[in-house]
Amino acid sequence: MASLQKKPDMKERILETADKLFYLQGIRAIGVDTIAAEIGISKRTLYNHFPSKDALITAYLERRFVLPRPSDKPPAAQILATFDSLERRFSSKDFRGCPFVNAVAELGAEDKSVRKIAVAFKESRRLWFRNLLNQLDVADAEGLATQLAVLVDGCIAQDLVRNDPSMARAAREAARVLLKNAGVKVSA
Amino acid sequence: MASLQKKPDMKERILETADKLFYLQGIRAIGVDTIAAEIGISKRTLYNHFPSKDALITAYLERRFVLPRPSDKPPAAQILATFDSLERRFSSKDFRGCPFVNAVAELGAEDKSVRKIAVAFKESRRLWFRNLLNQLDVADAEGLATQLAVLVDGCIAQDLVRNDPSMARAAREAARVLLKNAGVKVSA
DNA sequence: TTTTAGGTACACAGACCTGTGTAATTGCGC
DNA sequence: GCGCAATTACACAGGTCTGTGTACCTAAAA
Repeated sequence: MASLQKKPDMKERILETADKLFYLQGIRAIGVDTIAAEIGISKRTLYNHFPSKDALITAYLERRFVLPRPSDKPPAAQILATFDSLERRFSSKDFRGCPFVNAVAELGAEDKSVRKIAVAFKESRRLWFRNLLNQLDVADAEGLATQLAVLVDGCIAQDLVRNDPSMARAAREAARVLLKNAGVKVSA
Repeated sequence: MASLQKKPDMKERILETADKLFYLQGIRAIGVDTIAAEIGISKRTLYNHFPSKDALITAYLERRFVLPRPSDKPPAAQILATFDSLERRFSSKDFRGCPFVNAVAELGAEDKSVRKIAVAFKESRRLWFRNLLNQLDVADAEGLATQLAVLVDGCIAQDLVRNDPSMARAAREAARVLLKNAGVKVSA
């Protein structure tokens, strides 16, 4: 008989499945029974690893908190590549917007811990932009970083609704103009 | 005794309340009982006006489908005023993002009718921008209108998460640069 | 071999949800 | 006063959800 524990890390398996279902179908739309059934474990096992659905939601979002890995490309290219990467992700049928924005939209403002993670994520990306802009000696790196963050979330929201990956290219073009206007040399 | 029907239009009263609760707390978070109780009517009355919760959700979104009224201000000023208006709305404690984006995030892609309304709304605003840009003889009105629409949804998403009305000003500044770059004379 | 950690099966409590059925009541136009 | 349409109170069916309780099982370590 097959071992009852195919993978050693049951917690990670639960999180993987919760991520897929929460993200694609919505946090409120998915019950813990559904997650357990999808993995083929009992609901009891799930509750042995996470004390509550709320804890699972929090862990799901924390697992989504991934920043771009360091790159040796020039800063301006890294910034524009962000939007190329988004366009690729938009083209996948499994893209359904920003999990943090969606979670705040679904769970409401009263859910403090979820909002806290979402704010941290948004700010960390803004700071990632700001860091690159500082390397480019941009005058108002602070403001421009915010504008780039707005462009990112804007094309994500537009694609979520319209299912139109070209929204990423529109945002990229806007970013290019903003960079040029700030005195940054940009290729295309 | 006070009349049982303070306002003549019960349907509108239901919609008003559904709007408030759906928008502020989420569509899935609010049950029809809650809506009826908030108005002080019986659930039966609600179901006499709307055949199902789905119908109520659709009506809620259709009621939110409001475009800016015509203005005699110059086109460029109208475009920038959009972001000023957003900043004012962000400052209200009752602002909780774009109801269409939130509904798509909550109800998922399988809900065709909701997505259809959301797409129509996004496109109508994009066309509103495009119309103004055409009046300004902008070369690529199509593309620039899309970029402005991205800025709008971007600052809305950012404010939803961060509760920071200044996101609207960041978007406004980006819009100003994009307009200037397209050859439009903009005051401030 | 015995202990032990982790998993399973399954029932269940208690809450909430959408939607319906029904009979009584109310206010308004006629 | 009378009829009518809207509204009410209230129970209920049937479903879902989160979370727990319990007894059993299995595999690997001691």
